[in-house]
Amino acid sequence: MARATKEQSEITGRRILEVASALFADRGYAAVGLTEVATLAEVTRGAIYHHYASKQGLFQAVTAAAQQRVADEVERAADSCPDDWQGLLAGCRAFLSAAVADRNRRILLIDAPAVLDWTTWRAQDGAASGRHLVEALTTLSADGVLRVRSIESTAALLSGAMNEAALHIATAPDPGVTLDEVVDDLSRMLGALRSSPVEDEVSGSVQDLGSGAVSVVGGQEVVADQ
Amino acid sequence: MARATKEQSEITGRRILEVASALFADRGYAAVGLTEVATLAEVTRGAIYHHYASKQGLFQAVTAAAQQRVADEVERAADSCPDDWQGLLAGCRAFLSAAVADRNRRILLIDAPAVLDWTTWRAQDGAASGRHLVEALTTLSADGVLRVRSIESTAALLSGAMNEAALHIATAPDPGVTLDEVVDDLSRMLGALRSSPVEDEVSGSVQDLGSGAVSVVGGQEVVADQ
DNA sequence: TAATTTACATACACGCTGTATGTAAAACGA
DNA sequence: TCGTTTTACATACAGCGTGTATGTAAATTA
Repeated sequence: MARATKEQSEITGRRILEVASALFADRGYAAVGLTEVATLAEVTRGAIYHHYASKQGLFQAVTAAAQQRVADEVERAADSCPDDWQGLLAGCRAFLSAAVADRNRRILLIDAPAVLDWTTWRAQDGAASGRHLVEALTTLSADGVLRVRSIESTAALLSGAMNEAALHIATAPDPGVTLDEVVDDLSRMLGALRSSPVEDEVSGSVQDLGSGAVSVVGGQEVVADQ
Repeated sequence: MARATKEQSEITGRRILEVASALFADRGYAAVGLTEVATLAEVTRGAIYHHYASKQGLFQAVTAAAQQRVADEVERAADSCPDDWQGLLAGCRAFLSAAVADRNRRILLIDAPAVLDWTTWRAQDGAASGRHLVEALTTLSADGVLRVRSIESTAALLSGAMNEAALHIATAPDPGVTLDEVVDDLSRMLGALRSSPVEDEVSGSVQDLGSGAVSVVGGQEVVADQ
């Protein structure tokens, strides 16, 4: 059989990864066998084991790619904001939006913590979106805008809150939890961490978040109409 | 071989469940085979499949038991509080404390969402600890103490926040995230959801929980007596 | 007490992961 | 350019784990 060149090999590797990503996202890690991945990628299982060390290794590459996609969107959203505080809020909204996406949801929020061991998963998360959150909280804390007991614990709380919320947004029965509702309630909670409310920022951040109804940034004074 | 009576059969079922619970909690669902469960329970795999429909069915029974344990502790803590707001905070602390326990952590926080399908898992969670959270938020909202956009989204945010925080508390490198830090930061966030500080309701923690600006030390002292 | 159900044990079929081996062409050095 | 080495897979095989079918003796029931 004709052997492929280096570039073709790389293409094969990506094709395997994309096929696996789609299958894992659709039916979960355990329910997908490598034979199915191989056939859909038009290779044999031998090719998979040539490009990736194991099924876990393939999955880890899949999660890394998904993490990167989410992190890119978060960074893009945060960077387009004038100040750090709005950047944090925009980043949270971007994370929610990206995590809800079909290609990322099951992989990142459900399977990854169970398949990958804790240290591996934490390292990947820290290298991607988690790092942004910690950095944002750190600078805000250093600037005196944020007042928290522990940045690490706050980051964990926020990260977990958004993860779980993303799942509820995605698999909502009929009109269940919506993204706007979550962003609204999350903004209220974040507002509590501000050392002092800044009035004039409120108006600008409302349209910035685009949450449709009402957003709460400076304090918790705004009430949401249905 | 001598066949067992009904009572002995029930005992056998519980022994299988306890052995499986310990193994799943220690090494995770995927890494534990039913042969090991059988040998440690001093039965054969046939006995397991007689008492439980499948490996998933056994795991579901394990998760239900763990959920029950956690829910019991949460209810006990919440009921021993004078008012509903403190009950919420105490319940959150109790949940964190129970979720960190070795017997519950991996089962409830890592494996269950991946092994059980979403509807099954949500139904079990709603029947146990999740229900308490929603009920607490509902009554607080009805009494005007709580001001949120959506109770469901808030419950999801809080639940996810505590889940992730519990993992960070449990697997913390050296002096990592501690329970007190998490409870403190969580209390700050929850403080933002109070519609307005009620003077006569909470004696000591009037100004601290009402606005997110000021420190939360007073509010934490109420809950964190440990 | 005879019939039936129960509470397991035993044996087997099947799928999936991982590994060892084979192979032909690409990459590489002289 | 030519021989050697490495690469990029395909093929074949071993082992484990779930699930299921079957057997069996005692407990339960009529």
